[in-house]
Amino acid sequence: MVAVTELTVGQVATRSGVAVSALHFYEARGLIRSHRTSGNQRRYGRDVLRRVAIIRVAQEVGISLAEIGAALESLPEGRTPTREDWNLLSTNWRDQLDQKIAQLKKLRDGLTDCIGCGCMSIDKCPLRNKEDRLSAQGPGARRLLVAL
Amino acid sequence: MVAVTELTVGQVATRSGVAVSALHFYEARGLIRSHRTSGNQRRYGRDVLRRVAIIRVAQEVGISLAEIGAALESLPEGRTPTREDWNLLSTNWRDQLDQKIAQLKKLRDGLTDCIGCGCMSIDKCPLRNKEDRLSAQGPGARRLLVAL
DNA sequence: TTACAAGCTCAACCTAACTTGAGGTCAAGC
DNA sequence: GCTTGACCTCAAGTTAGGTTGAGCTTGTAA
Repeated sequence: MVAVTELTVGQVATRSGVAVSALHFYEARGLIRSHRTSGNQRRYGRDVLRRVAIIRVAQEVGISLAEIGAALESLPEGRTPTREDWNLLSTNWRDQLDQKIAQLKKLRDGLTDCIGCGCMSIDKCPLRNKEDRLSAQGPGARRLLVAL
Repeated sequence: MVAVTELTVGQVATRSGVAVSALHFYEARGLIRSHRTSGNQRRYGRDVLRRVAIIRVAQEVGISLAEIGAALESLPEGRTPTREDWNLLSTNWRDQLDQKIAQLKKLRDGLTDCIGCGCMSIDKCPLRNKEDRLSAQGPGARRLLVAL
């Protein structure tokens, strides 16, 4: 039934592999939440573990805390996320994740292609040509990496 | 506007979409190289465009400049990279890129799975369980994200 | 031959994402 | 009730990855 085993910040740190100071930091940024005991100590619901897991994995692939926070905002404040809540978050991120995956593959396969083409022929390298094509779109324009 | 072969720092900036200051920075870090004119101005070979392209894409997916620099070190100093040179770089990165791709898919599909499982059953969530499993491997152990 | 955009160096500054440290509190075992 | 380790807050420090600005030089088009 109940026995909502609440976790201390130290327990969350141990189980998630994230430093206590980082958890404080995430909380200050609004990425995770806690309530306090009468003695002012933090207590976390178990769903914080999933949140932290998502935060770390997303960070590892180059997503900023700000973006992660924005995505996590779709999760509810006062209750355990439901199927619909996660559904929304997943949907919000899907495109971005797909783009990242595509980018990684381009990088990996682009390098492979460079082997194929020998990278001797500057004008034929898929990587470099995209660059030049973009430069033609206007000076100073920041390259849209996703377009690579 | 003369020789097509050599590029000024401004030209590289325009074509790559990277700021001049960033190019200076990359050069200071040894990620790209240039030689100087008699007037002490930088001139770049055209292969710098490919290097910069790789640097930016790699960064975008969360690879640090230090790692990128290490990978680029396999490229030759004094000549245009050959097929074998790129082959080596690609090989060096292949595993890392594959891991990143796998990680992104896990994140994307993990969220999808969470929808499937409703994320109501804490003990069955693939994301969270991995966390706990890792925590069992020892206190304070940094989570190996790749293992997710 | 001069105007001025583009380049150069070097130091200072900036944001993100944390960590460290000082100084003080809380709680569980002996 | 005392000790000890886990917590608390807040400020300052750190690393990565650049940007900005000052002061000076180069190079090119009118």
